[in-house]
This record gives sequence, C-alpha cells and structure tokens, in this order.
Amino acid sequence: MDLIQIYQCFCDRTRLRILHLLAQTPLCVCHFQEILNEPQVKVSKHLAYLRGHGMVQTRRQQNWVIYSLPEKRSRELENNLKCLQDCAQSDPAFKADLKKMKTLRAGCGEPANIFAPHAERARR
Amino acid sequence: MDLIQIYQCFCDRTRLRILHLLAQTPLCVCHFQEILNEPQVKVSKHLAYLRGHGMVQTRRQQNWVIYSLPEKRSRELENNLKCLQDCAQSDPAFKADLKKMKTLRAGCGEPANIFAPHAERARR
DNA sequence: TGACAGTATACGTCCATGCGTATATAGATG
DNA sequence: CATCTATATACGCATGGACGTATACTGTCA
Repeated sequence: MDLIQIYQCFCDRTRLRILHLLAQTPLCVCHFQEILNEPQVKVSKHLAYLRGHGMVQTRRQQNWVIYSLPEKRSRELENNLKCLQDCAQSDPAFKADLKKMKTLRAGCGEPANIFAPHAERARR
Repeated sequence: MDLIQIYQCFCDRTRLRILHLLAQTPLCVCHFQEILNEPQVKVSKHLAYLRGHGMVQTRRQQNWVIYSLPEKRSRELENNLKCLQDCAQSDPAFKADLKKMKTLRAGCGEPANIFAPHAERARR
C-alpha cells in the first residue's frame, strides 16, 4: 500500500515543510537550510529519506542539487499534496516558509521561473 | 502543529484501516477484530493510540465500547479523512474492509442505523 | 457472588527514526 | 593539484512505536 509510505513521509514536521515548499517550486539543499533554518545534515537527511521513498527527484546543476517533486505522481500523492496545501493555508508557520522562499527567490533575480540557486554568487 | 499528529495517526496500516471504517460508521472493538482479522491486543492498542491523539471517541454500551470519530473535527482532520476516502476507493484492501463491515452490520439486523454490536447474541 | 465476555494495560523485545558530530564525496576554480 | 562550496553519509545515541504474552479491569448474567 503506497498510501502508508506517503503518510510516513508526511508525519515529520521538517519533511512536511519541505514538501509544502516543493509543491510550489524546486529548491536546492542550501535554500532549504535557509528557509527552514535547520542544519545542513538534518535537511540533507530528510531529503534523502524523501528520495528513498520516491517522493522527490533530484538533478544536479553545477555545485547544487535541485530537489523537486516527481513529474509523474500517483493519484494518492497528488491528492495528499493538494490536501496539504489546503491545510497549510491556515498555518502561520507554513505561510512564513512560503514568504521566506519568495524573498529568497527574488534575491536570485526575478522572474526566476528558471531556478537559479545562489545566482549572485555564481556570477562572480 | 496539529497536522503532524494526524499524519502520525495515518501512517500505520492498521490505524488507517480503522479510520477508514470509522469514516463510515461507529464500531466496537470486536467488530474491528473481525473485519481487520487482527488480534484483540493489536486492535485495542491502536484504538488507544488514536484516542490518545484525539482522533476517536468512545462510549460504552453494556459490555461493548463503541469507537467513533469525534463530532467536532478540525478542518485538517476533515480534509484528510476526505482525502483518505478518496484514496481508498482505488484500493482493494480498503474496499474489502468496507464490504466485510457491511455484511457484519447486516448480521446485526437491518437497517442498523442505530448501531447494535452482537445483537444476535445480546438478544438471547 | 462466581463465571464469562469484552476490553485495556503492563512488560519486554525489536526495529525504525531523529538528531548531532565527524567525515567523505562531487564539482568548480585558481 | 589544492582548495573551496555544496551535499551526502557513517556512526553512535536516544526515543518512539509495533508487537506478543500475560494479566487486569468492567459490566452482564446465572
């Protein structure tokens, strides 16, 4: 039963915040660190957990590893991500994460539809 | 964050089956035993877990303890229960549980809108 | 009151997971 | 190649949870 795995991924606060962010946009590890304000190991391990359960994909871009939701998602995953989005709307913590994410992304140069991690630094 | 607790309750297969059934109708412990085909201890402990997390209510009726979802549910819980219902539709195991529950209930005498655990036996 | 049915809990074991520290790996750059 | 940045992993520790066995509790009924 695939559903159980989904809920297992959802049942940790850090992972839930990660997934909530990923539902908006792909992000690299260092961005998660900054948005979530959590140490690198912690973030990295939760991402590894999610990857191990097929909840996220990665691609490399120079030094950075970009995490994103898989393009092909099961009905269950899609449903639950939607549900999470809805539940998160009434939660200040989730909203704060989104806000922080947007300012971060703004710093990388608008409109930033192509994701550019640490663009300022990379340009030097 | 209340959401985490919900997902923690959802992330075990037995509990998920219990909640899925409760979304349809209140049930007593022995019914769960029979429908889920799991030992009494296991069922009872998962129910205790759910009760401890505010996911279910109990009332006594003679020898039986009837478990049900709380009448007042948070938006998050309601959302996730709906989502579960939807996901469960495509899962044979969940559907089998429902079917077994309905035959059990039929055995207690239709229409059985008032719940009557072990009605046949109680009548003797 | 004694026996029984239904349910709950205590106890022990095992495994998964969360976290931190330290270290390893991969790619970029001088 | 040396070094730096970004990320991943190994190791150890602590905790929570899942499960089974045995036992306790609660209400019913003879």
